[in-house]
Amino acid sequence: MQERYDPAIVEAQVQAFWAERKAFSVKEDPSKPKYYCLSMFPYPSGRLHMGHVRNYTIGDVISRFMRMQGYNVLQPMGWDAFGLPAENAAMQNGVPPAQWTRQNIAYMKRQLQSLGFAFDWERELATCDASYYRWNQWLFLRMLEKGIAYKKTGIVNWDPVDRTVLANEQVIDGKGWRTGAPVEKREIPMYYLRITKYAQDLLDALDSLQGWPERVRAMQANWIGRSEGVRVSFPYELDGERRVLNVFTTRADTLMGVTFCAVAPEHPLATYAARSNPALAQFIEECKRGTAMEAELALMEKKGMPTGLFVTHPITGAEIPVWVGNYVLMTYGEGAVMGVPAHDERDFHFAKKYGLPIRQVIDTGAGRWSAEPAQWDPAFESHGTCINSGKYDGLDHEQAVDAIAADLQAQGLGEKQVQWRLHDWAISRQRYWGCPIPLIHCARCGDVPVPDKDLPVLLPEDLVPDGSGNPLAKTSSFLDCECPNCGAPARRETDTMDTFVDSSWYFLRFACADNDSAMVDERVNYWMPVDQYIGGIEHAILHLLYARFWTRVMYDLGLVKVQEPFENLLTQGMVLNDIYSRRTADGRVQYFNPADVEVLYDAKGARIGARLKSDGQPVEWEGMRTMSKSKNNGVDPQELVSKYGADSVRLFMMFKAPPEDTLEWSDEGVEGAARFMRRLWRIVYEHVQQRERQAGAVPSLEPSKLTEAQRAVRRAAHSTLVKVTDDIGRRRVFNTAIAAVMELLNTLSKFDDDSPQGQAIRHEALELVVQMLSPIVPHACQALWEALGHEGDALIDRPWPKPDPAALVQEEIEIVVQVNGKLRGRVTVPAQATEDEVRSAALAAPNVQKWTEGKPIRKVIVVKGRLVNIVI
RNA sequence: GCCGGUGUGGCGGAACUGGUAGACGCGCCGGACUCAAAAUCCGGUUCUGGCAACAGAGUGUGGGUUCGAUUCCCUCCACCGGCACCA
Repeated sequence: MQERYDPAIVEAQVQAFWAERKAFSVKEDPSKPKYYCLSMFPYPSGRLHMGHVRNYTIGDVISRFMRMQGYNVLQPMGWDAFGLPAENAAMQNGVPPAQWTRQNIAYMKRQLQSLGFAFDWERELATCDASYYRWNQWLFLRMLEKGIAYKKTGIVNWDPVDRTVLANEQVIDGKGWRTGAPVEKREIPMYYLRITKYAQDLLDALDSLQGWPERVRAMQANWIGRSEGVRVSFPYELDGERRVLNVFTTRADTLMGVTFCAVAPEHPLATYAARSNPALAQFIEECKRGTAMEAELALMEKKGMPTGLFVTHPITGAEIPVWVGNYVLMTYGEGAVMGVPAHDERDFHFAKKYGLPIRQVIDTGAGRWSAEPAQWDPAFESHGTCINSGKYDGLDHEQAVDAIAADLQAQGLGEKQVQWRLHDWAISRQRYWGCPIPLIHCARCGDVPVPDKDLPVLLPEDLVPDGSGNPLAKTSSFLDCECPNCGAPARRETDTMDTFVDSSWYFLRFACADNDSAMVDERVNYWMPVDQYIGGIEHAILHLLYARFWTRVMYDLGLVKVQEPFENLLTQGMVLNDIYSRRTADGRVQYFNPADVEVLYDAKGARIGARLKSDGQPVEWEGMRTMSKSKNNGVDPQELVSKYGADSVRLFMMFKAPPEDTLEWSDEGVEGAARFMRRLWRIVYEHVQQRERQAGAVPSLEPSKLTEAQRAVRRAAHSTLVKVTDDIGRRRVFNTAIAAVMELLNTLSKFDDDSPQGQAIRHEALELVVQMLSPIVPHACQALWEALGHEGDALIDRPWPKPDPAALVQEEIEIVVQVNGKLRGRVTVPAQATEDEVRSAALAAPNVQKWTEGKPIRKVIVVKGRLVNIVI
């Protein structure tokens, strides 16, 4: 054993040891309980960032811990390898996306290996490999057959200069990111997956996901957005034809208070009216250009314009004006709303602004208005009793909704309806670097699916996109083909699939990544569901919802036996770092990396400022944010690993904050972790040295012959084991587990008993420390385990230690004594003392008597093993 | 605007089921070692008063329940995250 802790040497040796034994390769084994621990696979952007390191460290700790608990643990890793950044990189440097992506994968794989994660690399997959994405295509064809996949038009952002479709993130202030040209909305044919068919099931099943964070379930429920209401039809005549304007409302009880209707700018009625009304046409154009549907627009001014058209109230027969409103969404419900200004805040402000009548039809308990109110009051929206509503007067909310829905239905002018916010999933992307959609367009036969025998439709890997449209559409070797039906020359579909498709089932493929004749096989049933899924909260909605949907489709096709893929979900918090800046002479802001900044403290350790190391001049602290290039506050994992070693980085990440909280990066914190590693190493080293000097076996422990001080140290070791086991296994918090081990190590370093029994206790405790820390800092622990006399023994295959119940027994315990809830003393009593004995000991304590003297004692509360509270 | 989350020393955090507030670490202060520095080790570190024993205050604000509240309930405030003007 080396005297000095040198992580570079230790980690290289231990990684070689694992590699030699194929320590992380795992096979299905029906004799053992299985545990599938999965971290979200990364996009191969080039380098790992600290968020990845945190994510995968959490997964690795859980995996290693469960393995030591006796589970057959699967922890795979792969690459979410299709996507836009590869195309952007190609445009910049002319390298084909395939090449760029595979280089990145190779580099990042080495990074992951240097961190010592126990991944089974034999199951590695990349979604850009045909052996993977062919099954996207295969399942898409099954979905087509089932009617789950279908074609309809959809609206996309069109850059007229580059003649290309832009992603939302490529549209900045309504302009194309590269060309700066105003983006147009275009309607093009696309393929959709009918996720709405599963809406009710996806919603209902959320209740069964008890292992998911409450907030993620809430976010999904809101996203699915079930709402019960009534579809109301307002009849009208146009060009001599009788038609209806449909609206959806959850407040059918306020129908008698309708004074206008508002339609979305894209609504056909708006389009019709605009034809003969240039001002309206201009207004509609404005609305469409605005960055609609963004959160900040919640505060946007509600604007509208009359169409000049009128519809008929389905019950009163009154004429109702139709407006175009910038706040009405075409994508929700019918793209039209009924305006009830007396009982809806938006409608109220709209009516006030444009002088529309306000008609109270609900008595919300505050009575009837004598005059129209000038200000909105949230109470107006409450449920109440119908008034001014003719035959509905006196009905409450539910009764009125039922009665009105029934009357509308009788006339064929409406019915109760369930409305979903969720819409079908558009998977077509007009991009090159993705999975080709397996269809062929034939002039005679229409859209023809590629026959299974011709799969996969291979994506050519040598193309370099230049930003002007999809290169597939210009590559005849890809484009030109024969119609599988009639043999006539035909054109291949050039759209590729949304990359969310790739990530919707990769967790299934890890079970059988080597199968080239089927998408999944029996092994999936052994491993699924994923027992622990770990990833960022940013995937709380889309990825997780799509994966749940996709798994259900595969279930319905008989391919898998689970409907819910992820049993437990841990959403790890973001990694933040300080932001330092300085305003330059020309008014720009310059950001400095925290590594180049020195923080200044006062004599009490409070932070008073910061300055740049290179010039000593002050810099401004702007708080902490997620690491990003633009704020120059990133930290490179690779530099840290070479400076401190993987174990110190892993230890710091797990110690600094609970996994679900944000983690504030600090260089001093990593130094602290490294310091702890050196300390641990030294304590084991000194113990081992002592053993070698005495050249004998470790004295055997004789629990019955221990002194009180020796028993206390042994009790500390075993009770730490109890806590650490619970913290990692049940509570999934690692910071407190590490703190407990640090405390134990502090105890051990003060325990300088060199008697044979003292040495035996130290040896036992150090073995426990090394075992307890091994999921977190696996390299150093393996080396220390060998140094403690287990040469060549793989710690990862050792069973997790069990505490000795006898070591935990305590003869005496300390009881806290309070007087009127305030701490006034402590007494030590035998552990098995009766309540009466504890009470009299407490009352007799000197400091307590001082406070109770001469006062009548009203009550004494005794909490077993904890405290006594004397009420006077 | 809505939904969700979080507020505890100089800082990150701990206190799991209502029972000793501040574990553990960082920073800071003091000491040992050293010619010196770094590293390492030892001690101290919520605030106020006191040499001390000890006393008082204290978990964003104001209230409530309780023998007892960081923990439960209500009000308000601040910050963070998500988004969907959802009819």
